[in-house]
Amino acid sequence: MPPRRAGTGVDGEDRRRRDAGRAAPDVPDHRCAGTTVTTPRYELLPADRPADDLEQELLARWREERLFERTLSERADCPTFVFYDGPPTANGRPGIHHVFARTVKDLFCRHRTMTGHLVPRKAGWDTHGLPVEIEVEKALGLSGKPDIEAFGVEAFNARCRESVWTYRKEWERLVERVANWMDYDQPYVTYTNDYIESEWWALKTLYEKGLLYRGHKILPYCSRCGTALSSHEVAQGYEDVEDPSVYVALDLVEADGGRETGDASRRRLLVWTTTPWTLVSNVALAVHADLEYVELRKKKGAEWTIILAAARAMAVLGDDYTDRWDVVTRLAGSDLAGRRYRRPLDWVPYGEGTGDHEVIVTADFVSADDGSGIVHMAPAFGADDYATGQKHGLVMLQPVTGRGRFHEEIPVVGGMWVKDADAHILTELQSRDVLWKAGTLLHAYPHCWRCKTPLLYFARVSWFVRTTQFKDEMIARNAAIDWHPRDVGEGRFGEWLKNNIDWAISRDRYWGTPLPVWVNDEDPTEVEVIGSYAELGERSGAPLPADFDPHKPFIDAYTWPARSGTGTMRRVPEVIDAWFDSGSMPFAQWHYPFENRERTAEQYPADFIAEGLDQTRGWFYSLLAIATGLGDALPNNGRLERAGAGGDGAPDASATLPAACAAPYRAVVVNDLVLDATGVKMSKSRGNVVNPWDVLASHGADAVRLYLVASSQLGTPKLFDADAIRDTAARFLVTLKNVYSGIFALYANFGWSPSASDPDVAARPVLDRWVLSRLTAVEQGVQGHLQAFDATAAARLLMAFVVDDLSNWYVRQSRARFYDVDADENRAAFATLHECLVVTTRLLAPIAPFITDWMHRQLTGTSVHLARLWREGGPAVVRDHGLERGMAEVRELATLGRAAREEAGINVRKPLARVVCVVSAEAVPDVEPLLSLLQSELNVKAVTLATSADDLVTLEAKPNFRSLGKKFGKATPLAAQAVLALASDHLRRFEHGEALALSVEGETHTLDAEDVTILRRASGALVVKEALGRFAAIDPVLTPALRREGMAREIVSRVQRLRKERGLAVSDRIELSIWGAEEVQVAVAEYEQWIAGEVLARTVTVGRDGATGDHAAMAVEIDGLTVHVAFTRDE
RNA sequence: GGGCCUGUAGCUCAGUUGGUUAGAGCGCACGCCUGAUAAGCGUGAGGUCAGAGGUUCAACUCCUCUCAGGCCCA
Repeated sequence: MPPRRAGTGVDGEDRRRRDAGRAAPDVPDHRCAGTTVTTPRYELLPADRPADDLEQELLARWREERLFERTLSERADCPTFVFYDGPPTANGRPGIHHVFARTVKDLFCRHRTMTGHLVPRKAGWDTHGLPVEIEVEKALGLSGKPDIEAFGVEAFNARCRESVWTYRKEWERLVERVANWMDYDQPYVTYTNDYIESEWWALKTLYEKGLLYRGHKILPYCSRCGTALSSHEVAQGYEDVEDPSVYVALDLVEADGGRETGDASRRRLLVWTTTPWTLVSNVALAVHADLEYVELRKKKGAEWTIILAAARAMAVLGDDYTDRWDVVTRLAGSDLAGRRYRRPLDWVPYGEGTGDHEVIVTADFVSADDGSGIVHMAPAFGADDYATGQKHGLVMLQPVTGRGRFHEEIPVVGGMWVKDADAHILTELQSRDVLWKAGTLLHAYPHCWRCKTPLLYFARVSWFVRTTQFKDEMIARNAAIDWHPRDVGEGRFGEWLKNNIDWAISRDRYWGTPLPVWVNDEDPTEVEVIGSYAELGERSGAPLPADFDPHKPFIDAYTWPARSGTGTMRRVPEVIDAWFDSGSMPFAQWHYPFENRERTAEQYPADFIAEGLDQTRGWFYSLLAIATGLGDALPNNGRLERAGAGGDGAPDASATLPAACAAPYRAVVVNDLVLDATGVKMSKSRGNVVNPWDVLASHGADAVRLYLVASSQLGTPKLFDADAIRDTAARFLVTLKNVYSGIFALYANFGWSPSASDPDVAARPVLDRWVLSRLTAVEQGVQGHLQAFDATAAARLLMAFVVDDLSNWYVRQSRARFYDVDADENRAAFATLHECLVVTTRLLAPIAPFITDWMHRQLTGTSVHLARLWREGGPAVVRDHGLERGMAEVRELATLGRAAREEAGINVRKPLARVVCVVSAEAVPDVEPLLSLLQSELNVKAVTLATSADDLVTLEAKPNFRSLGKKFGKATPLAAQAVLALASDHLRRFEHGEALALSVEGETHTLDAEDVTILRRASGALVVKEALGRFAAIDPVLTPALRREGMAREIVSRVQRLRKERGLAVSDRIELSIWGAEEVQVAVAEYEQWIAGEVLARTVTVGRDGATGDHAAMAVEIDGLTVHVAFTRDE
């Protein structure tokens, strides 16, 4: 016999009567303190308590208990799960996007802790670099390097060192507030001496491997500030400006250097540029080998010819150019290669033996998209130009100073700022008869974000890591990384690696790790790279002072006589890219190899890192590049090898060696940007920046974290809508709290606690066994998702379970069992719900660590963060798939039944005689045992499951395209039609095993069970709702008896509502009078006792005469009948 | 200009190896419940799956192109 449930009308009568007898004094009413007779063991959580308040309480508790430390110390002997914290720059206020990134880091670390791992989490601070310098420049009112030099590098760097900590307190406060557990007591800090020394070791190691070299790099350069700009700064400074758009016509010359003889044979190459000043430095022209070029002669007035890309003729010469020009020849770019021409301006001498010049070369970057298809090359002033110069051995002419002015000795433009020289150069070109056409062009050009000066692309001396040499190995190592999302690694990062260029690591700045390279001031080829402070002391001839500071300017004072005998070794002025700092953290955080060799080996490589998408070319790259470059100089970091080579019996020769040898991080979770609610990037100027503190104060960190994780995949741009937090994550948490507080704790406090007298799971009602089976499924699912770094799927699965399965089905169906604590069915309910809540809080704890900890402590007395994710001895319940399937069917049927009632216009309060349901034949055994649930849910007297034998049912066939497709191929649609046309009898026989063959277009195939889904359809006068092969048909006929029962329930409902309106406590007793039409009075009389029990009436009087008092009276309309209700409170 | 990603209901998102009534939550409409109550529940209406071609018996799903948006480069 199924357990009794609330809301089953007369079914629940005796239970309710019993309740009525005992409930009143015992119902805990926390709003009326006087009535509390039991000391609650399970604390309730007031619905109106702000999340912020609860979370603050827990934060204080965690601090007091040193809970984070305990999660580590209690796992000291467990296998280690290695996590690296990508260091944030403390030099900036933390925003909501940091909350996002921190949540991702934190939740997986918490999860792995709960699965039994030791997860050390050393925090890091990124402390060097241009952003810091800029901040300090602003604070000091300085602008540009000259200002800094005047201010003094020592003082400047001292300010930088302080500045880094400007926001440290706020950072640490926020990190704590969002429950990002990270060891901030002993963080790694990139400016410390130990950290820098490890980097020196790495740089020297690279140097010894031939991977560190000096070269040139074209950099965007601000001539006013005297500094190169990072790509990030450049991106900030694009502005639309008018620049010159100039075509020059340069003479093709014979190999002997003379112009081809006579005007008639004068041939001119059309060349386009937007930077006329660079023509001073022109040394070559570039064409594309495969592009078609044309040589044209003017029909009238000129003997000479011009040459340009065929595809550009129209754009350069006009749409009607063929009216005025004749094509003399067509030639490929390769035909021009190697030919000589005369440069436009001859102001800068070449010097002896410095390289080729005034030559036409081929290059792939030349296109017919703009210009003339012939590109002017000035290797000192463009990245393409420079690369081409390197490739073809071209001379480099650099007549411009660091301040962006031509050297004084240059004719005409000497001393001028280059952009100002443009006009003078045009005049000069005109007078030399090489100017073809001059105009202007509006385009986006980068400017210094600081002073708005147009940037110049300058060749600068730079130090490089020769990453191109181990590019393939980086690609191989990358392939071993478990990327989330996958395509960031394969696409964005993989593509970028394929196009890898050497890493320019030097920076012409002040606040950074000094490049430990000393060069002979008389012979630049004599180079020493210092790899430790001991070595520096030894080379400089004296031990380093106790307060040694490796930063500028102090480090530059260390010099020594060159080994070669002449000259002095002096350090190069540069510091290094701050990305090299952060990418060195796997070893530098432990001061490897000078200390902690074992520790470093234990902590390398990382099992997991997580950062924002912007780190693709940042930290993700610097970690990989440095680790790959260092190779076996790092522990567990041998070169990538093929397994099976010498291995014993490795089955797959193509498999790689253990991931320990592969990449510095095994798995990486990448989160995308946080945008505002409308999908627009947050920026101060738009005023749409979300202040994390506001959001946390109003919703709490749990809700914010859960929202960030659950609202969309981590790797897609996050539209942050603070209002949506309330509607999604916060609402979910309210439901969870309600289930705990409003059901479990409230009633368990009457005397239930877990004990041996709780029935075994097998002895519990079917609903309990169902929800526990679901719980197991969810437990496995969430664990699987988190293990696979899919937090969004985990969160959604868990949320769906709590809302749909636990709250909306299990609790709703089981409510009445919580109103008492003694009987087995009650104990079973409490034990089941307790189990569900305990497991749920554990599964949710990594994402929402506050409320889950609070609840878990109430439920078990221990912190959830010290718990194992899995229940002791594994899940207590083996899944019952049949039960889960059956319940799913029943819930579908309930939906259909409710819809049928809705359609018939009969509310659920009115009992109906019967509902006839149909499910697929396979589902029948699973559904049958659960029909009584349906009976109560739909408030019907009987539920029958129709079988095919019933007259009520006809069979229809639904084709399964997937399997039919295999048999019938092209004829599938026809076969499907034939299946649809199969008659009911036919199908009935087929169901009983009779063979069924289908002939379509001459092809005959025997149908298998999988080819056809047999649907049952109702016939007759019932109100039917159906979906996907199920249906529920209700019998809408209300017999007088059913009407009377319905009336009784309606009356109870109205009285309850009235009680509430009049402010009665749920435990108040009343004396009730009801009168109205004959039918009403008959119904009341019949159900008098039941009504009395439901509404806690000591007396029920039928008829107006007995109406007592006027405490409450109302007339209501029920089914077209007027019913009068009056009651007084019984004092 | 190049690379990568995204485009499904008013909004936020699911959608398995291609298989025929494309799902959920929110919002909306209507209704229920009143022993989770500054809560809870149900039913319903909403979709040319950005667009156009192609492959296929069959395309939200695979291919090509176009459009729109995002990010990173140049």
